[in-house]
Amino acid sequence: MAPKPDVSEVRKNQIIQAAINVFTRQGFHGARMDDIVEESGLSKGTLYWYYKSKEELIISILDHIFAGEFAKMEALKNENISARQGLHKFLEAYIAELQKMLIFAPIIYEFYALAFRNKTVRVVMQRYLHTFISIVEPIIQYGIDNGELRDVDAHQAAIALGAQLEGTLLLWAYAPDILSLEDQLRSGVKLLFDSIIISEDFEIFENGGENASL
Amino acid sequence: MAPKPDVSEVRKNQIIQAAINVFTRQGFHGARMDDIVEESGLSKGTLYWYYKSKEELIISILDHIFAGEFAKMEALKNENISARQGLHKFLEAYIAELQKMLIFAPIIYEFYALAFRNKTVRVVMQRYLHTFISIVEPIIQYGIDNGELRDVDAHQAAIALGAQLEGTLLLWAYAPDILSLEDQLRSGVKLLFDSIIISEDFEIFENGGENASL
DNA sequence: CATAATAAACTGACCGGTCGGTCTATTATC
DNA sequence: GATAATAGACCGACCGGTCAGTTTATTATG
Repeated sequence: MAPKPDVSEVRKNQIIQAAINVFTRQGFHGARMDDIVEESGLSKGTLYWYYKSKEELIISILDHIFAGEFAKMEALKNENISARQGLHKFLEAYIAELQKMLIFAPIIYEFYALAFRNKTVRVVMQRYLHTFISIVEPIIQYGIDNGELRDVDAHQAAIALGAQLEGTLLLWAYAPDILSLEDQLRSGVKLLFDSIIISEDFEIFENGGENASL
Repeated sequence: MAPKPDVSEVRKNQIIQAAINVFTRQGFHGARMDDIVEESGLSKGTLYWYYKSKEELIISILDHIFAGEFAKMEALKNENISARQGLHKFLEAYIAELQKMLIFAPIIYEFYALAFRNKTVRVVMQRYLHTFISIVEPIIQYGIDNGELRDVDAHQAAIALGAQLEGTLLLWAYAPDILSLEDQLRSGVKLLFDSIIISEDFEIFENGGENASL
């Protein structure tokens, strides 16, 4: 059936990686297909053999970047531990994941801009945010129900947490001179939780986020 | 000097408004100069008479949108009132201003993406964030010094506040179905402040942000 | 009648996408 | 085990539409 060994997965990855590099450097519009061809070390014909258009390539990158994130977030669901532990574990994982995504920052903000005029992109972004809330909100609600947390609106609190994380990333991306990303993520989250948590001496992060190493 | 009545200011505004409309609908790249020509009701020659390139037009819009914001933010500086009142007043003004900027949301996120590869855009965005911090941080510090607020790091708290506002706007832009913008802005900010403020029964917003009208 | 202002036809660089054709590993057949 | 047939993989010159920016002619006004 296969007269030649199947290299298609290798090629697709090769192309996606080249595209990510070029798009990160030059933006979706500034990047020419010929640039991606050059970066990949393949030919234009081969690129188009695997991806039928520039748009398809962009959407594939969207999937490539976010698919793993969904899986990782979902994996953190449904652990029957305390709200404190659940939030701690989730936030540690999320912050670690954010660090890894920093290299994609220019592409991610490009996606945010694209989302306003491309349905597919918009849907993925929405799913990302929904997934986040669907994990954090139940943990907070659980904490409220069992007396660990104050009786706040779990939904609003979950969104506030998401906003804090996304907003911190945004501020850091444009004004890295005024904040250390990891420190600020921890201290911002700590401020939010100090208002929710009932036990006064609780620290969501070991060091209280005051002088975490970046 | 002017054999004809000087209409240049009128024309520039006419063109900027048309450009904002078209860019909002179609994005910076999707918008053609001919589209802006059509929207403005002028001709291409006239457009290029006032703006020498597409880029100059984009930068002018950047200035147009943010110039007013700087002025408004600066106007709120140096009012010797309590931290509580200062923050209240600033946040009310900021939230009101945000509402007015919502129509530009697609353009603003386009600017965020552009900032990664355009120095001018990056500098304006940075100045915007710096200005925000330079107003909020002293108010918080003042509150700490006079005992109104807990002894937190004023700089980190100011950034956390900025992140909360920007992050909420971002979440709302992409998932308006899960939050009411104004409610969430108020409740998110309230959560942050509940952890900073010393007096237990203080409400930064009259209604505590629980059921504000949108 | 000088000139700011306007109109609209025009130009050409650029770039996404195509297409005719080639290469080579594998398999079927004798 | 030689060879013909097959098909997936690959190449790069080229095409054609698009669109930012230019040119040139005209108009209106003080």
